[in-house]
Amino acid sequence: MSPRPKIALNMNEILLAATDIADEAGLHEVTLATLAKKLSIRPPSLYNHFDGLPHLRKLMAIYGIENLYAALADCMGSESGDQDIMELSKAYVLFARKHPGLYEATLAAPDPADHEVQLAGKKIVDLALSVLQSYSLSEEASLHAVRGLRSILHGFSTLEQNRGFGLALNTDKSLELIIKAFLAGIKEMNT
Amino acid sequence: MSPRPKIALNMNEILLAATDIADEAGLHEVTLATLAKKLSIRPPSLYNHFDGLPHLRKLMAIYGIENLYAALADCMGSESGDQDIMELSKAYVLFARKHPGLYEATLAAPDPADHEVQLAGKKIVDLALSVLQSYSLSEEASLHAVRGLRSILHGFSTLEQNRGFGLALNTDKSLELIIKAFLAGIKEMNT
DNA sequence: TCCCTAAAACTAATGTCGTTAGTTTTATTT
DNA sequence: AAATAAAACTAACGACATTAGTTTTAGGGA
Repeated sequence: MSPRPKIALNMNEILLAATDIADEAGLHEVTLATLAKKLSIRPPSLYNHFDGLPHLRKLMAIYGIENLYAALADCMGSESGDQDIMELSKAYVLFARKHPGLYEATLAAPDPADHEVQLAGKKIVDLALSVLQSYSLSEEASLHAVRGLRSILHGFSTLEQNRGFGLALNTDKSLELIIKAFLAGIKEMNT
Repeated sequence: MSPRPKIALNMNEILLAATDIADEAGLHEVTLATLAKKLSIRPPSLYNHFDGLPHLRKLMAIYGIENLYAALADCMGSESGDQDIMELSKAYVLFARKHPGLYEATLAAPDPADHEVQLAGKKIVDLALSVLQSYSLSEEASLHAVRGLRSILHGFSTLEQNRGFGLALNTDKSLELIIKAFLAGIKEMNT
């Protein structure tokens, strides 16, 4: 058909570079200027690959959500439901620790209601729902429980990154106790 | 002593204007340009009141934390510990709903480890600790519990603002069930 | 092999923003 | 009324995102 010219950069390389910048210097340091410099091209050239900074932010959000999903889906598969949820929780927080900038991007899409962004997020919700199955909650209670689990994990991750917790206590132990407490409480959630 | 010239603008008016912009258009829309326009002055004049955008962000963070504290301290004083925590939780989420931009500023200080910012946050932690007293947990367990409560409330607030929850379910009910579950679990937290 | 084509790089230019320097206005105190 | 200092201003600079228009480049078809 039509000529297929070289693909010097593909979107994955760009997102990888953007992730590097975000994780090392913060999401706010991901600009067309810094990204172009890291890719050894000039800022306007980036418009051949995506449609401006807001579009890049959306792509980073989806990329981050998908990477988070992969990290969560990986570290699972024990026998008990409790243990699966604990593993999932630790994997979630570990991802945020290893990729602070990319994790931040996860919730920094210019339009959070965007369909593609919502779709990527839905996979994580479904994963969490499947892990909660062993509790045999009602469908409604399960949804509330997933909201609670996500609130804990997102809040914990964000606060940990922002020194919201003092230095006094081990944060790993906090996470473990918090999840245990929530799971204990969940079992009486049905109504 | 020395002359005391007019104070056309004081810091409170500036923070009020900045809060308006943040709540109506998002924290990222709080720029020296938009703020100056709302105050009917030119951007450079703002440097007579604070030391650039990063400094403003820090001042907004402290201002937001103090306002949040006031909102929490207000809506309390029932008899039972459970009910106090529920009231505190609802007040927290309500504040984030009414002041999305200011709430965002709460955790957007340029240096989260800054002493003044930490000091403002400490008051909220202490308030939460005092509410948890009725559970007679060990000191360490109390600190973990406060971390859990803050994680839930911050995560819930952020996710709600970012359409992290679908539209399927009433969010007020979610909050109530989540807090109840966590409180039920907390009571077995001592070791 | 050579040309055609389209992707992807480039330069140049514009407007906005934060920030600095230097100047003028203004209100209060003496 | 004069002196003073806070707080406004204008002018200018550099960094940034973005647009327009141009050149380079590499693969597909003749």
